[in-house]
Amino acid sequence: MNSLRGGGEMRINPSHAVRMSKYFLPVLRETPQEAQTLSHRYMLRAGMIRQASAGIYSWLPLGFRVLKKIEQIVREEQDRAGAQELLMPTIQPSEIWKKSGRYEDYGKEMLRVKDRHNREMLYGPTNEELITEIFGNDLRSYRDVPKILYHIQWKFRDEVRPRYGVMRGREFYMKDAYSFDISPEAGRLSYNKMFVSYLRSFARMGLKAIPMKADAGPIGGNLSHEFIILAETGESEVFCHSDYIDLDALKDEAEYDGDLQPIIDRWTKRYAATDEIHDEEKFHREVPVNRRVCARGIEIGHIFFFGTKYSEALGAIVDLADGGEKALEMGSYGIGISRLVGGIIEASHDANGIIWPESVAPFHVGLVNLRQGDGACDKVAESIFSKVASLGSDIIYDDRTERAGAKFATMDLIGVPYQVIIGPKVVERNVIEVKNRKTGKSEEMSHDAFFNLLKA
RNA sequence: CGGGGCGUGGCGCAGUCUGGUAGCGCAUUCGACUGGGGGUCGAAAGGUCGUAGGUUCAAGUCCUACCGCCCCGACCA
Repeated sequence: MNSLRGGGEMRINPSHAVRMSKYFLPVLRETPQEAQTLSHRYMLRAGMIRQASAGIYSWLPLGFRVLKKIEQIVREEQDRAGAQELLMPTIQPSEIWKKSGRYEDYGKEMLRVKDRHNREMLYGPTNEELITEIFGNDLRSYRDVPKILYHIQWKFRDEVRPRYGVMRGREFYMKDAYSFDISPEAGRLSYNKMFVSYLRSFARMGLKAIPMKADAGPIGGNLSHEFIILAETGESEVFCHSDYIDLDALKDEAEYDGDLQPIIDRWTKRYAATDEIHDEEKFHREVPVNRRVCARGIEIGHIFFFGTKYSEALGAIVDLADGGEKALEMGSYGIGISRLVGGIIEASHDANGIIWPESVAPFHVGLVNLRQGDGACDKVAESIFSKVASLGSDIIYDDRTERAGAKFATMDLIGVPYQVIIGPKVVERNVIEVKNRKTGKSEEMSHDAFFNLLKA
């Protein structure tokens, strides 16, 4: 339940225990007319985000907590795979983009600005140029590679038509990693590390992400996979073997220094493709009728190996042992962090609201005091509140003087995995009632039994 | 960027066709009753009707221009 404890220094809010009466949680009973997509509606109603402009959002406390939890999982799994975190700016100079040729190619999607000296700048839509320049400037030897660097930063693409709330905003939060290797073969090893890291990251978020062969697109290159989660509201059509639905990415501990190819093979041997490169004939040939999955999917990650396109243009060239020199072989690996918040909701909800997987839930426990102001109930609720907080679990305490129905509706909407319900009936018998948001089932237990559950 | 739709208290909407004192539900504030799934009654506060210009004795309503937002398509993490 609290497996994510220990984010340690990256914590943004040291207090994981909040009182709803004091918390900024502007929930909406009705759906704002601007939102059509389910996750967008729930995010607005649950007080997670507010729109500033088309495709640009403010993240309110509840939404911000989820965003940071997802970010932290991605960070831990990138680090585990041996990638190193750095931070590049949002605003970039135009020069490096002119060198790669993408200043023209990117077109109107690139937000261009001029500074006071009339210099052409841009709000970064991605970072291949910048990272390649950084790397190329300071590394000169084949001994300096392999390396994988990543950062987690806001980006901006001036989409013609932003939609689906945070799933396709103009401003979005993204993890992108870049690998540098001496040869295509070595690059493949880096690619595999990121591949496995992605499987683990998404699995930890409670998602069944399926790697699908993808078109590398304008970014160039030939080795590429998209990671797709299935959801009715998905933006593209996908086709795969049903075996993928049952694969468990966390089953085997990844040995990043060892051979990852068997894991990759296991995850790529069956048919899986997005509509862009879907081959109906091959699909029918390789997948039995009863195992064919045709569904809609949301892309939450994309990995590419593209070789020397940017290293040549921007001079990321190193000396070789034999005296020659070589442009580095590169790959880039993205995860849409802000998009994932919407994506997880699309994959996990019911008619009452969001159902957060425990690992990304803004709070693990929602404490509901049905009789706020009643001495006995208040006393029990307060003691549970402070005890849960001291155990390190995130808890939100609904201490408002609302009616039972309103409190349940709010907890269901914001999707807290466990609701602890305190009322006169249970207080009298010195037990508590714990409701599981996902199953809807509730059971009575002693206080200690519940605390032990949290410690487990 | 092509096609469609919508802008009226915080949110959801009516009123626009047919011009004549800006309304309803929810939320908010106060009081009372209530108290395990968004309860009831009473009182109160809150609106330049997206913006600008025009027609008219009179514009939320008619005309023109602009801005913003949403949906379908093309495009994308």
